[in-house]
This record gives sequence, C-alpha cells and structure tokens, in this order.
Amino acid sequence: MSITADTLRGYTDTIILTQLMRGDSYGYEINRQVQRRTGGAYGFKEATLYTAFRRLEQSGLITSYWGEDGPGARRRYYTITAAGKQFWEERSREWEETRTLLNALLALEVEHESD
Amino acid sequence: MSITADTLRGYTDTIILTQLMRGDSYGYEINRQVQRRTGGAYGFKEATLYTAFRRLEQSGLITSYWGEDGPGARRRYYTITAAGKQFWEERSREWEETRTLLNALLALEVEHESD
DNA sequence: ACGATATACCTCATCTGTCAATGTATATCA
DNA sequence: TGATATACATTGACAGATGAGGTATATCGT
Repeated sequence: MSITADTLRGYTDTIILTQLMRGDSYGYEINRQVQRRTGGAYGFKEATLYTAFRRLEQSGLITSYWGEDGPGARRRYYTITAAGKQFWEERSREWEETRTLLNALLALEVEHESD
Repeated sequence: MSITADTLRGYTDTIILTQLMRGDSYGYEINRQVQRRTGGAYGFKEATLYTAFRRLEQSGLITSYWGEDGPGARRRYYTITAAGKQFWEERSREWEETRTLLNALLALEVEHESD
C-alpha cells in the first residue's frame, strides 16, 4: 500500500460504486479487486470499507442482501441502485475535472498544458 | 467554484507549496493565483487557507514574515523551506501515482490503460 | 484433534482537514 | 459617508479514514 488513503480521500465511495457497476459483489471481493487493479499499491482498510457500505446504503446508492457462503463466512452482497449509477456518473465527470485542475495546480511549469 | 474541496482534500498543502516554489507570497495573492490557474473553477475558503498556513509553518515546511502593506491591510508573506521543497517533491510524485491509480479504479473498461 | 491461516463481516473512539460564521483593520472610490 | 476590495485570523461543528478490538467459518498440514 504505497499510497496513503488521504490522497484519495473522498473517492472511496466512487471506487466501490465502480466495482458494483460491473455487477453485485461483496466487501472482501471488492477489496481484492481494488488491490489487483492497482497492482497491490492500494487496498481499503476494513473499517473504511464497511463504514462506506453503511454510508452508501443509507444514501440509497446501494442495496444489500445476504448471499451464499463461500470458503469463509457468510457474504453480504451489494447492488448499485439507479441513484447510485447516477451518482457514479457525476463523480466520474468530477474526477476528470479534478484531475485537470490538480495537474494545473501542482505544475511548476508555465501555463497551458492541455491535461 | 464547480469543484468541491472534498475531492481534492489533502492537496491543499501541496497546492500552496507549489505557489511558494515560485517565490514568496501571501494568502490573498496565493488564492487569487489558484483561482486564475483554474479559470475560476476553484479557490480556497479562507478558513482552509489560513489553517493550512499554521499547519505548514508548525511542520517546518514554510516560514513567514510581515511584509509591506498593499492596497489593503498588512500582508503576511510565506517562504518555503528546504524541508518544504522536499515535501513538495514527494507529494508531486505521489500525485502522479494517485492519478494513475484513480484512472484505473474509476474506469469501467477492461484493464491495461497506460494512464 | 489441533493450531494456523484465509475468508468474511462488524463497531467504536479518535484524529484530521474543511468550512460556516464571525471578527478585525485598511485603502479606494463614488 | 458608505460600499467594496484587500488582508488576516479564530472557533465550533462536521465528515471521512482508521487503529484496535471483536465474531464466525472453512481449509490444510501435522
């Protein structure tokens, strides 16, 4: 985990929703996918992950149900709602914008880089 | 201000340091430069800005001194220290990495985008 | 049979950064 | 004289991340 969570604070929800856009999943699996997709560079702390699920469910962005057991204990599966998909779209666009802004704000060079 | 600060939470210090890498400056001016560089899309709230100065100074990343008055009230100028420059280097590298990770984590498409 | 390990979920107290609200003071201009 | 821009500062509230602690099941080697 070479990246501290504070540098992507606020993106936890969107990262989780991105995984759920691909289909229902559960906490442990979502975290494994995040780790795989970042080459092991990032993974959620458990407390971060599960408090995010509570937050997202209470906001109506996801719903949940108990699924069948795997090789470990029981799994709680999550489904992204229509509101969740809309929220994901907004946040994705916002990320594009934020990325552009930070590129501009953290560059020492003179103005006008395209991105 | 179309971008909420929560999406770049944690970058306040680095943004301020970037401005100070160009030379000494003071709060009001730094904020104006941030607004100009983002085409008005982002600016610090005053409380955020001044609490950041306290934090940075206490961490030894900047020093300050009272400068001459401008058209308004007196100005407190800030100087980036050697430790501040080193911190800025680290954070800049970390931003590159975070950008790559978030691009990967927020993309629905299949793997292997270069950036 | 037993212990280690991986799977899987959960909560709470604490810490940190952001910000609304509020306050002070000076210079300019109509 | 009052509005506006410049300029700095503090405080209480809030929200997200996390360390530390907990529960439970399945597998695998010895």
